[in-house]
Formats: sequence, C-alpha cells, structure tokens
Amino acid sequence: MAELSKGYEPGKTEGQWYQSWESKKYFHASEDHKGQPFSLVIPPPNVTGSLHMGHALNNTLQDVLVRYKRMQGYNAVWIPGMDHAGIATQMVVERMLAKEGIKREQLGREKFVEKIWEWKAESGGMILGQQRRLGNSTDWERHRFTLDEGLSKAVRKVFVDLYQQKLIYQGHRLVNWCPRCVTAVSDLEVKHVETKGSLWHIRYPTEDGQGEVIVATTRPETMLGDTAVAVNPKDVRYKALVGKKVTLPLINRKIPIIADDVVDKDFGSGVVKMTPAHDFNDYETGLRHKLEQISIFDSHGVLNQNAGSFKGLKNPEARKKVLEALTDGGFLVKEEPHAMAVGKCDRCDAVIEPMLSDQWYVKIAPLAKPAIEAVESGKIKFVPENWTKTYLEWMYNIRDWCISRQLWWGHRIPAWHCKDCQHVTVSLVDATQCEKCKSSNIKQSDDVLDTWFSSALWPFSTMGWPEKTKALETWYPTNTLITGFDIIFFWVARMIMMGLHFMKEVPFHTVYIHGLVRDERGQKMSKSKGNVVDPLGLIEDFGADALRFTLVSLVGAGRDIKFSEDRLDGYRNFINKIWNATRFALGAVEGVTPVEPASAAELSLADRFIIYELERTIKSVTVALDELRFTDAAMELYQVTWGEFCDWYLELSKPVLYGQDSRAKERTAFVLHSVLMRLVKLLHPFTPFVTEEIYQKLPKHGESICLEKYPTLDDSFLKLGSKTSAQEISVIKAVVTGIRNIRGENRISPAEKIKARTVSTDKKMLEILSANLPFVTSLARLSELNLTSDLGETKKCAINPIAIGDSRLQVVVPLEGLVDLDEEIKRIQKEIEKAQKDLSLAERKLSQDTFVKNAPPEIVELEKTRQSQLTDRIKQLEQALTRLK
RNA sequence: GGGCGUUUAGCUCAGCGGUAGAGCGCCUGCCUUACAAGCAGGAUGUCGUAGGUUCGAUCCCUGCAACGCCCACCA
Repeated sequence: MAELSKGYEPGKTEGQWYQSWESKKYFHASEDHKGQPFSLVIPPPNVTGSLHMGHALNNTLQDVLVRYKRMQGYNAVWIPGMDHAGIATQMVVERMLAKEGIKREQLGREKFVEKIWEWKAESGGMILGQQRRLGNSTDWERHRFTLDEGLSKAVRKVFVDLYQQKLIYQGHRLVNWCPRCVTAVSDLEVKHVETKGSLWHIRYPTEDGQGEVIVATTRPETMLGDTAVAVNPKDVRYKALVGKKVTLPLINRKIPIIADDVVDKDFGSGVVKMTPAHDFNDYETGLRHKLEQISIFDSHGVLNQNAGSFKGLKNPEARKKVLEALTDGGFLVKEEPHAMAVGKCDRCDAVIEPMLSDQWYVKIAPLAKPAIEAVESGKIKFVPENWTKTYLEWMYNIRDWCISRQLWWGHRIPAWHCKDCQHVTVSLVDATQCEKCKSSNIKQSDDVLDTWFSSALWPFSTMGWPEKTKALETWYPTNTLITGFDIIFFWVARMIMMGLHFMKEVPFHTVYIHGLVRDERGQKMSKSKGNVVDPLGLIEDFGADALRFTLVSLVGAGRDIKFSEDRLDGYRNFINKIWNATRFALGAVEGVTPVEPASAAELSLADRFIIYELERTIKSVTVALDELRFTDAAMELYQVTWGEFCDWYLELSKPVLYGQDSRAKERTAFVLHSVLMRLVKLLHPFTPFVTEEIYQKLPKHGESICLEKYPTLDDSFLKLGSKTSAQEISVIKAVVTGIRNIRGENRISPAEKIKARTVSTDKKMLEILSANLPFVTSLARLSELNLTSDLGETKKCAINPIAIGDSRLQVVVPLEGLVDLDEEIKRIQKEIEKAQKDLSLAERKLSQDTFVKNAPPEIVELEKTRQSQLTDRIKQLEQALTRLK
C-alpha cells in the first residue's frame, strides 16, 4: 500500500482531480440519457471581475444539489455561463481607460466595445478558473454568454415579439437618469439613501405684487424649472389664491397656483413648487393640470439655457449659486434641517436626476399577471417561503420597466428610425429601409437593452431558444433556481414573466434563496471597507472541500452568513479527520482480506451498530437534501462521521483488527471498508475532492466516485445492521463513558491501565457486557473488568451509577494506590447535587395533580421513570460516599 | 409610511410545547501504534423584556425594546 501522508494536503490533488473529471466529461449531460431529467441554470456571474464569497456559496449549493441528483441517476445538467453586465462592465473598462487618460468618446463606439471584449476574455477566463477550483460540476459544453450569437438572437426575437404584441413601446416621459453614467436606469437601480438635508423656504410673490406664498423644497435649484405652485384644494388658507399667478423668483416667469390632492396641507407651508421635468410627483401632477415641462439640466446634470444666468453650473455649485441669488433677492425665508431619502445610482452612487427623455418600456402588467398566479398557485415555490410575500408585494405594485440604456456595451435595440417619415422600424433582421416609406435614410437606435433583459431569458435562451432544441424539450422547465435575495426583483421575477410568456411554462419550480456572505463582524464585504475575503485564497490555504463544507454548514435558513476563518479551520479539520480515518482503515487492515459475512450473526456488535447508524444517516441526509436543507444534511454527516464512525466504531474495531481472530478480522475489515465507502459517497456532493481521493484508495473502487450511485436504503449491506445493536451499544458507551469520567475527574493518566468492575442485578446488562468485554477494556483502557451482581467491597473505590431505561448498573473503579480520594469525593458530591436538583423538579411536577390529570400519560410516565432513576442514583451516590473510606 | 427578519453559553448558530444543544473558544489530563488539524474529561445560559394561553412555554398569542434588511413620489 502506498503511504498516505499524515495530514491531508488538498493542494496536491484537487486540481488534478478536476482536470480528470473535466477531460472525461463526467459533467456533460446528454439529452439521450435515459434518467429522469434534472436541471439547474447558474446565476451568470458578471464579467466585471473575479468571484467573491457570495458566488462561492451560491455555486457550492448548486453543485451539492446537482452532484447529488447525478449520483441518484438523474439526467442532471447544470448549465454555466456569464453575464455581460452592461453598465457595470462598461464602467469598469471606462475606469481602466481613464487611468491611461482615455475617454470612451475618444475611442468611438466600435473601438471601445472592442476593448471591453478584450477585457471580458481576460476576466471571464479568470472566473472560469475559479469555478473549476471550487469544483463546480457544470456542463462546460453548454457554457453561454449573454452576448453570444445564440442568446442575442433570443433577445432580438423577444424584443420584436413583445413590440408586435404592443408590450414594448417607446415613451417620452420622466425617467431616473444618472448624470455620471449618462444613461437612464430602471426604478430598481435607484437606491434611496437616508440623508440629512435641508428644507429651504422660499418666497414666491404673487403676480400683482400684493401677496406671496412660501414654498418649501429640499432641492432649491430645481425652482428654475418650476411651472406652477400647488396647494391642497381643501386648504382654506389658499383657497382664494387658486387660479391666480405668482412670479417665479430669479426667472420672473409667471406661473399658476393650482389645487391638487397630492399636496399635504400640513407639511411645510402647505404650498409645493411644481417642477414637472425633474420630479416624479410634479410630473404626474403636471400631466393632470397640463403644466409646461421645462428641462433645466442636460444629460450630464449641467444647467442648460433654461436656467438663465445659471447655465453651465452643476450641482452642488448650482444649488449654492441659486441659494445665494435667492438670499440676495430677499426670497429665502429660512433653512431648516430635514432628513430625506436621496435617490442614488446603484452603480456609481451619483445622485439620480429625474429627466425627461425618450426611452423604451415593457408594459409589465400583462406579463406580471400570470407570474403572480404561478406563485400564488404554488406552481413556483420559494424556499424559505417568506420570500413569497416579498415577491408578491413587488409584483402587485410593479411599474413599467424602462429597458433602454444610453450605453455602448450590450444588445443594441433593433429599432431603426426613419429620418424621412419619422417611422420606427423594429425588425428581427437588420433593417435597410423604412418599413413604411421605404426610405433607406434610416438609423438604428444607439441605445442598448438593460442587462437584465437578456438575463430574464436565461433559463430558455441557454437551451437554444428560439430554436426548438432537444435540450429545451428535455430540461425546460428547470427544477431549482438557487440565488440571492438581492436579485429577486431584478432577475427572478423577470425570468418568471418571460418564461411564462414565451415558453408558456414556468422557468423553474423552486426558488431557493440564500443570504449574503458577510465578514465575521457581520458587515457587508466591500472593496472600500477592505474586508473582502477572496475565496481562492481560502481554497489555497484550506482546500476547496473545507470552504465548501463551511459555506454549506453556515447557510442556514435563508439568512445572512457571518463568515469567519475559525469555522473554516474547524471544517478543514473535519476533512482531515476523514482522511485519517481512511489511513486507519487501510493500514489496520493490511494483510487481511475482507470477507463478506453470510449473515449478521457473524458480525460484532460494533459492526452491526455502525451499519445501523449508516442506514439512519442515509435516510436523514436524503430527506434533508430533497427538502433543500443543506445545512442539516451536512451536519448529520459531520456528526455521524466524527461522532459515531471515528469516535466509536473505529475505536471499537481496534480490538478486533489488532486481535488474533482472523475470521473476525476479515468480517470487520469488510464492514469497515463498506461503511467508509458509503460514507464517502454520501459526502461526495459536499466535499468532492477528498472523497474522490479516498475513493480511489479504497479497495474495489470504480473509475471515479462521480460515476457512483448515491447510497440508498435499498442496499442489502444495510440488512446486516439492527436497531437493537444501537441500543446494546449504548450500554457499552455508557459504561465506557462512566469509567472515563472517573478517570478524567480523578486525573488518572490515560497511560495507566486500571481495574474496574460493573455491578448489576439486571442479567441482560451483564450479558451484553460479557459478550463485549474486549471492547470495554480496550476503550476504557482497563487491565481487567469484572462483572458481578453484588456490589462487594467499595472501600477506596469510585462509583458511577448508570441508568438505561429501567436497568441499573454501577461502575466501580478501585482507586487504591492511584490517587487520593479528595477528588473523588468532590466528584460525587457534585453529582449528588445535580441529581437532587433534577429530582426536585420532577417531584414538584408529579405532586401537582393538575399535571398528572392533564398531561399525556406518556409524559407522566416519563416523569415517573425520571423520578425513580434519580432517586436510585442519589441513593447509590450517597452510599458510595459513605463507603468510600 | 408599509413589509420582512433577528434577539438562546464568551463568539457563531441549531432547537420551536415536556428537565437547554453543537462547533469554536475556555479549564484539566494526555504525543494512548489513523489523526496534537488529535484523544479523554469538565465548566459555562433568569433562551431580549412585560403580559397572556396552557397542567407545563425558549418554543404559541399580544404589547414593548434593540438591531438589521427590503419596498415607498411626502415637497
């Protein structure tokens, strides 16, 4: 046998295994495979940079699931890919060019987009490498990029279809505009940040110069675009003024005083300035009152000619100068502090300026309706389900989606404007002439589509839509979508809408939502805070398996994860533990040929017990994974592997394997290998690398663990286990623990072999012990163990009473010559105290007849057993104490 | 302003109607022939707060408090 290193070294083998898996195409799924289909599509990472911990978590969960399903015999496919991430990527490349002093306008559209492609190749390549390091078992042959030819075709088809169905339209209206990105953005891309601002009160004189109204505003510079002031129709203070005009300060425009219900008479002065071209409220009100719309900013947020002498200024100067002018003119009444939510660009953090412009919109209500029904009816389920409400709330109040962006990186809108007749031609193929007047004097829109437009099609576009492919036929709809809560609206909701509209079928049945990975203090990881943890670095230090297992163990039920290296350290140790268990399993069995037992009777109690534990584990892990309770599955495996297999079974197998009975050795060797093999398979979806490494070392292995069947209850090997063996082993465990407790508390060195005896009048107990004597002496490190029914001499002896159900047993360890008795006295006194506390609790309960009358009989029974157990225990302990000396 | 979530051992979190659990950390003793990335033993909690339902509440209900997140056009 080749020597296995003492510690597991993931770095040495992980990369090789991945290469081997990939070259053998284990992750490639064929439409012709006879298994039941199972499919996942990856949330495509942005090509903006490298993967972070969120990706590591997200991908690990998907990989666990798809490996599990694949091993179960499903025709499982996990489709990988990347997102061009329009605005985000364009900004990254713009920033890079800026460092060289280059602006994108200098390069021109074509050259600039070329630069982005270059960058995409580099960054995308890095992401692919990272995904492989993590162990993603994606079907690489199906890898897609949102700007691929095929996906672009899908995008165009969707756009044209929706346009023809009148679900896409062009509108001239107010949009969220980012002056720094110089593009429109959707409602979702505006983050409202609570900010301490001011409320300025400004005097607007009436036209006749006789009176005035005071308006309150948080954005005084926009007054330059005011076209009215408004009051509440029920406000008696201003009733007489409605219909009259005021003179707009600085500009001297005469603007009407209108009455509208939107005005809250109790806020500020009860008079609101109306800036229809730069405020959503005012825009709406303006439409109702047919107010003039005056844009005062250009696309970069610079004041234009409509701002009179303020032209050329930009905020915050613009505001400052306007306020100065207002003060000089005596128009400024006061300034008071005011908290408000300022809209900021999700991408660049610039203040969003509502602006009038021509944009393309998706009419969303008709698409939203079936998407709401799909979730309400349970056709699509959220896990955890409280996200259902979040989704539905948003969908009920959804507004038309602005899909055009004034960017260069993305899918260009397939619309051609005719300069002769102004008609817009929307076409699947590039148009050469106007469809209406046939003029060739046409120009394609410069705008591109919101990046989420293409990702909305992801579940079917990646499978080749609009072609009728076998992939679609086989794998659409997908089964489970695993993603973060932050993109439920951006992505999940839109996929549901598009899937239902174009495929007439939901894109997935289950949406598993996980939280954010935060740092150990619970803070969001961000480059600016410098607390970003690079998953690749962790993989270098701890191995991919340890990282994966840590993430799965922390993911819990949909809440955020506080990530700390301590945890990772612990699970790295777990990986090492399995590794060393394997070293033992191989080393201790050297020279022994494992022989399959003919029946359970040929096996030791320990053998039968661990097989039973294995069966239990298969059941619970399978149920947990089927319910997407990843953490529960992982914890169960951790517990059984370490707590039962290593701590108990391996120790119990030692007396056999190091003993003389070669038949027994052969049987135990068989069980040891069989159980380990199955444990490793159970673990494989979580920790693919180490399990492959171990699998390859174990006898009778196949080509790769990736090709193995996931353990099931339908396995004749499991028949060798039994529940009674688990109950019997608990007697052994209790006796061993009882002796160890005496050893530990009395500080008897583990090297010291001691004598002990167990006393019981219960024949069954003694039988179990006598049949398993070598196990107890080995685990408790005894020189001898006597079994008696009589307590006998207990002078200078430590005694530990043990109760298992109705059975009583005492463990007696002579301390003579080992230690002085003070520690033992302390130990017993402590035990008595504890038992008395517990007993009084039980007695109090039983003394209340409301309890005895009302509680279910089995609970009362339990309490009674407890009472008698504790009474006996105290009696025995007290006896022990008095007889000690 | 609406909605959601959290509050359990020093830390991170399980548990969700019958005497409080795990990992890490801590204390004690051990390099016991798989593993010191280990072994054995031990300590640690008015389960956020005030009420209510119940024979019984960490768990269910109602207030309250603190923290966090999402959505929203109050100038």
